[in-house]
Amino acid sequence: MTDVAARAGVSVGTVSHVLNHPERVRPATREKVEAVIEELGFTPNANARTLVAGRSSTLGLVVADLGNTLFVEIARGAQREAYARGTTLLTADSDNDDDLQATHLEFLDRTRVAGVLLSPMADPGATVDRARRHGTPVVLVNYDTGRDDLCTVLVDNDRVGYLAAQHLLGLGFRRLAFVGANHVRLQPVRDRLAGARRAVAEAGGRASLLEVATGDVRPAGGRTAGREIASMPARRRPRAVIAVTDLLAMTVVQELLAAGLDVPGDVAVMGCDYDTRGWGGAVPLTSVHLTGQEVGREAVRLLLEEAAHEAGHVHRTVVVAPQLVVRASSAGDRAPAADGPVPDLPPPTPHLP
Amino acid sequence: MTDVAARAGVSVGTVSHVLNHPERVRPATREKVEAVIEELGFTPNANARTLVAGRSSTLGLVVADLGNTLFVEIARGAQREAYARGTTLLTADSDNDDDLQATHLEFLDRTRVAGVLLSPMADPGATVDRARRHGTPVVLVNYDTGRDDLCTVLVDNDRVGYLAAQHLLGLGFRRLAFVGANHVRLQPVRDRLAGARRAVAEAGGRASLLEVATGDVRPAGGRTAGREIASMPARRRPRAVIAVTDLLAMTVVQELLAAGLDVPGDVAVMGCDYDTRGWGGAVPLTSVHLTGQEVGREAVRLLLEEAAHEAGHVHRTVVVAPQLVVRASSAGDRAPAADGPVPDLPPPTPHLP
DNA sequence: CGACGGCTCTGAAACCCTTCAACGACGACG
DNA sequence: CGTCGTCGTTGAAGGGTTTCAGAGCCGTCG
Repeated sequence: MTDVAARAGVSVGTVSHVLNHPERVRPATREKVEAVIEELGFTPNANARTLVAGRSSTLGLVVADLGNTLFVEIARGAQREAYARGTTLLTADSDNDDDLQATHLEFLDRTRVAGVLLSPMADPGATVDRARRHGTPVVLVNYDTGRDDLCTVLVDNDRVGYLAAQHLLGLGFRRLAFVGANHVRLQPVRDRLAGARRAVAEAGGRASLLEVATGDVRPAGGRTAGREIASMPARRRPRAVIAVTDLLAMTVVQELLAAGLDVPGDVAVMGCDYDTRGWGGAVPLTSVHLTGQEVGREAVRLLLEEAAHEAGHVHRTVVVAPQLVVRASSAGDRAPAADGPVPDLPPPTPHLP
Repeated sequence: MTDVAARAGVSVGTVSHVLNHPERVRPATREKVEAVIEELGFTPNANARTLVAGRSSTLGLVVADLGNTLFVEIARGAQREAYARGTTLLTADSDNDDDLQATHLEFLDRTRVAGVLLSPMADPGATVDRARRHGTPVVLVNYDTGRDDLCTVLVDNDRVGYLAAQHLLGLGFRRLAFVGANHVRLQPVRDRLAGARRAVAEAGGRASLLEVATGDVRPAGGRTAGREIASMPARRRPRAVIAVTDLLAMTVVQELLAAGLDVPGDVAVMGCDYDTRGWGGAVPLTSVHLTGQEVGREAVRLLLEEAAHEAGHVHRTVVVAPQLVVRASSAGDRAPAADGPVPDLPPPTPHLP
C-alpha cells in the first residue's frame, strides 16, 4: 500500500480511502490511485484489515461429514444465504472426527470470523463456549443440545413422520408399517415415529401402524425387515411402509422386489432424509426430505442476527419444516420419475468444456 | 497477549515464546504463563500471526458446485490429505457461478492462504494469474487448460472408457454400445469414447462398438437412447451398454426395464463418473468411478510442494487413474449389492444422539 | 577473582492496514 | 478583504503478533 501511495503521489491514508470510502476522495485522485493499484497489481491484505477491524465479515461452517448428502445441502443453503447477504462462507469438513471438529472450530475462532455455524454429530460440549467467550457467535445446526443459551436450527422430525404417514393414508392405504421403530434412543427416530403414530391415530380406527424393528440403522438393517415384510401373508402384510431412513427404505425395496413383490403395486415404500442414492433406481423413492438448504439458510440468518447485536441478543431455536417429495415408490403409476421436478437435481458431470 | 504478559509478570515476547518455542523458556515461567493463558481464556489472533509471517498455512479449495458428488469427493480427499499433513483446508462453493468463483479465489488470495485448489467449470482465465502474481500458488483440479505453467490434477478419461469397455469385453460381451457418443465437443466424452474404441479395437474383429447419440447429456437424453436400444431386434441389439455418464446410464436402465427387458440379463449397462444416485436402485449400477478423493489428495500434495519451493518449482500435471466398481447392472447375478464393499458408503442420517 | 559462555528473558521494530484528528486550500459570504 | 465552512488530504496511532539483537544472570574455567 505504501508503494501505491508513493507511486500515486498521495499518502497511504488516501489509498485506504479509495479502497473503503471512495466518496471521500476527489474523482481525479481516485482514478489516479486506482490506476496505480491496477498497474502494481496490488491486493489488500485481508489479515491486516481484520486485525484493525477486530473481526472479519466471513462466516465459517463446520460440518460433521461432507460425505453425508444432508450436510452438503446445509452447506449449499448456507452458502447461498451468505452470498445473498454479501458475505463469504468457508466450510470445514470434520470428517466424522470430533477432535478435528474442535480443531476447526478453534481455528475459525482464532481467525476471528464473524461467526460459526456448527453442525456436529455429537454434543460439542465446551468447545462451543470457548469460542463464544471470545465473542465468536456460534449457531448450532441440526443438532439439539437442549440448551437455551444458543441459537439452534432444527428439522421438525415429528412432522417428518407425520407427513410420511399422512401421505400414505391419503393414498388410501390403511395398514402401514414403520421400519426402524426400535431405535428410539435416537432422537430423530423417536420424533419421526411419534409423528407417524399421531397421523395414524388421527386417521381413526381403521388405520394401523405396525412397528418393525431393525438390527441396525445402517442399510443392512433393511434387509431383514424387508424379508420379514415380504414373508407375511398378504392379508396381514402392511400395504405401505415408512422407513425411518432413505437408506433403509432402499434396502427394503430391494428385498421386496427380490421376493417377487411389486413396489408400489403390492407394497408402497417411502423413506425420510435426503439421500440421493434412492433417487435413481428402477423405483425412485418417495421420501420426506430434510430440507437441508432451508436449514442452512435459516442458520445463516440467525448467525448474522446474533453477530449484529453484540449484546442483547435473544437466543432462539428455529424449526424448519421438512418436505414431502413423491416419487414412484409410492405413486400409483410406476413411470420412472427421474425427469420430474426433483428438487435440485445436480447437473451431470462431465462438466469440462 | 499484553494482558497475559502483564498478569504473568513477563514480557509479550516471552508469551509469544511460550506459544511458539516452548523449549526456549524455563519450565517454571512457561507454566506460569500457560496458567494465565488458561485463566484469561486467551486465544491468539491468527490474523496478526499471518500478518507477521506473510502467509498462513491454511489451504483453500474453490469448488464449482458442491451439489455434484464428484466435487464433494474431491473436497473430502483434499481435506484428508491436508489434515494428514498438518494443515487446515477451507472449502468455498462457487455454486456454478463463475463470478462467485473469481470472488472466492480473490478472497483467499487477500487472506494470504498458503495456496488454493481450484476446481472450475470453465476456463478460469486470468483470475488465476492475479492470485499467483501475489505469490498464492494455485493448483487446477479436474480441469485441463492445456497450460504448462500451472500444476494440474486430472482424471484419465481415456482410461475411464478403456476400463469400461474392457470390463464388458471381459465378461464375454461382444456387441457393445456407447451412449452419448455424439457429445465429443466435451473433452471428457471425447476421451472416454476414444478409450472405449481402443479397447474394442484391441479385442479384435468380433467385437463392435455401436455409437448411440443422445440429444442431451442430462438424464433425459438417456430416455431416447434407452428406447432406441430396447426397440432394436434382439439379434442386432447391443448386449452391453456403456453410458458416458452415470446419470445417462440410470435412465437407460429405467427405459430398458420399462420395455420389459432384463438388466443385465438381456442388456448389461454401466456408467462412468461418481454419481451416488445410481447406487441404491433395484439394479445398482456398475460404473468406472472418477476417484475424486485421490484427485483431491494428489492436488494437495502438488499444492504443498509448490508452496514449499517458492521459486524453482517445476509445474506438472498429474493424471489419476479411475476405478472400476462392479455392481449388479453388469454382473452375472442380480443380487442386490448395496451391502457389498461399495467405496465410502456414507453413514446414515439420522445422526442425532 | 575475573572473564567468558549459556540460558532466559526483554524491548522494540516490523507486518499492513484503518481511522481520526488536524491541516491546508478554496469558495462563499459579510 | 478578512472570516468561516467544506472538502480533500495527511500523518500518526493502533491493532496483536513474531523475531531478533541484546541485556541480565548464573555457573564454569583459568
